[in-house]
Amino acid sequence: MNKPHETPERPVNFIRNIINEDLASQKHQTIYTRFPPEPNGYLHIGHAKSICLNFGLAQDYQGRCNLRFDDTNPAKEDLEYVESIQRDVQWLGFQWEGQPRYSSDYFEHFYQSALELIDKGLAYVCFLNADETREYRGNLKEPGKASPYRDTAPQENRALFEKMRAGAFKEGECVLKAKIDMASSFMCLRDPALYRIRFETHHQTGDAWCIYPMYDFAHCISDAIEGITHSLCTLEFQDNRRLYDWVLDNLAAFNRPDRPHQYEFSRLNLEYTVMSKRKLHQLVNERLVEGWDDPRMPTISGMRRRGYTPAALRDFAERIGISKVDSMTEMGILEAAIRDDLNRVAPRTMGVIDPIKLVIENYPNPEPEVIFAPVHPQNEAMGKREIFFGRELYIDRADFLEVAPDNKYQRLAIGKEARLRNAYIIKAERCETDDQGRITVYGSYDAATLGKNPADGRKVKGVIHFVEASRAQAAEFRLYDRLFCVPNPSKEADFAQVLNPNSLQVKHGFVEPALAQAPVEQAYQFEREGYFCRDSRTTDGLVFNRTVTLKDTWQQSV
RNA sequence: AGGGAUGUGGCCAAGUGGUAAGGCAUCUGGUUUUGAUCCAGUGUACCGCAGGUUCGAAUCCUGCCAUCCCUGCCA
Repeated sequence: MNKPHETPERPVNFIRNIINEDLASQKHQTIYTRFPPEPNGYLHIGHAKSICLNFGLAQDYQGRCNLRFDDTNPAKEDLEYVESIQRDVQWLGFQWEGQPRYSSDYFEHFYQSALELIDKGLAYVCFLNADETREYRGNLKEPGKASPYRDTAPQENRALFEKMRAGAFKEGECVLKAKIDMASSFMCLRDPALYRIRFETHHQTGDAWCIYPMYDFAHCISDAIEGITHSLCTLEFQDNRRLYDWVLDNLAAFNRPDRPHQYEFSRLNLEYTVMSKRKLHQLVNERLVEGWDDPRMPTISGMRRRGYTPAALRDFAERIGISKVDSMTEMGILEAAIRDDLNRVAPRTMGVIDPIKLVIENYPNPEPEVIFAPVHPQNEAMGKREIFFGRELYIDRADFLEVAPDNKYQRLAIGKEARLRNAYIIKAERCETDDQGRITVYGSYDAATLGKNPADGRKVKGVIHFVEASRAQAAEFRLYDRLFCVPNPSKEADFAQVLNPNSLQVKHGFVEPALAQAPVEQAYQFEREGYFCRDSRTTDGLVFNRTVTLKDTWQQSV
């Protein structure tokens, strides 16, 4: 038994090493992290990695973690996203400290900080337009040159910046820039913009502001205001760290030894999918998928609808670890995580996805009989369920062949015996195909084999699943596969060209009667087929989404 | 000679001078009324390459190579 505050062993990583050192040296007494999404899209599994990291660290070290919306660009952001993000984080099993924070909560603070830099001669209002600014910046080989506005006196800059705030300038007419180093090898240090003018209604602050801070200015100050100790972000922000440090070092309130520090880890890349928000937006906007929660999407909401569980996603995050290496993670790791969880918790049931009829000609009763089958063969505590067996059954087309191809074939064939899962051993005698191509198999059953092996000692290795026809519930099965047909679609000139045309197959078949009451999102294992859950968007009829197939070592060797 | 990073088995990933953890995948057996699960076993890893320091190097030094990121008034 775990003691109340004992946490499970977690894999070590470089961030934990840093935290351990910071705690040991008393730099910090406790840790404080944050998850800082911009509300401009739905969260995806890459965000889940970051969420598990930030919230997981806070849990393990008994620190705190904020949810903070990085909402400094009203043109791109929307309330729809701030709501979906909160829903997704909580569904993943995490709770932020206090209320959700917003960068926009600190707009006045940012403004005062900008004034402080201006007064110190470290920021100026620049009237170069965007094109000119680009020219003045130089390039990777050549240093930039000073803006003609670079040496404006602080008092004048202060007045100008106040006018910016008051709306005296047009959008794009001027920006506030930091005065750093036009020759720096870090491009982000060549007098970066701190504030731009946008006459845009903000989803939190309305029309209170017409100037909005840039990410690099807002993020570090937000971290410092909240007392964040370890500010974790992805690799592409490594250069920006110099600006993060420059801002905090030059602000009196934040230039202290326990101020936040930024550390970068590599973002998640998953095979056969895309993770960039731009591409995800494109998939949704061009109707290449049903929406953000399409079960083929790598979004949290899509994976949830597909049948992924929070526990599996957390386990996945733990399995892939945290490092600074650019990597491409195989789907197999994700699938192993969801199979592990679902194998443990999913009730077993039978569903026939591509049905053909099987008639048991020697079955004597006109009415089907009831059989009690285990809900989970490895967990008796989950109890028993009622299934039916009778004269007419459905089995899967893939489980029957007129002629067995070889002696390794374990399914049903004419003249061959197989076990019907949870029921009797049967033998196929003959089959008929009608003019519509519908197959009916006729056979017999061995009445002495319910719950036991044949008394004569003959071995029947094959087991196939079935549903009794008169009680069967019609159901739709949505069989999902990878969204793309190449491992790294982002490398393609046009990723839409490599969409997998078979990423969704719809089948109509039958399930056990008890599943008529299946709750939405409840995971089931359709034995021998895979894990499914009832679709949460469908209100009429039974629709099951396939989360993942069972591991199949047989098909691979054929 | 722009700068910032990274290179450990097929894929992730520990390791921070003492002689290469773990997970996923693979393959092989065993159990099994899910060809699942479970159990046991399975890898000669030139630790990017080449030199050097050291009794000893994946770990330290030098040089080289490869890949990723940086020239938004995006984040």
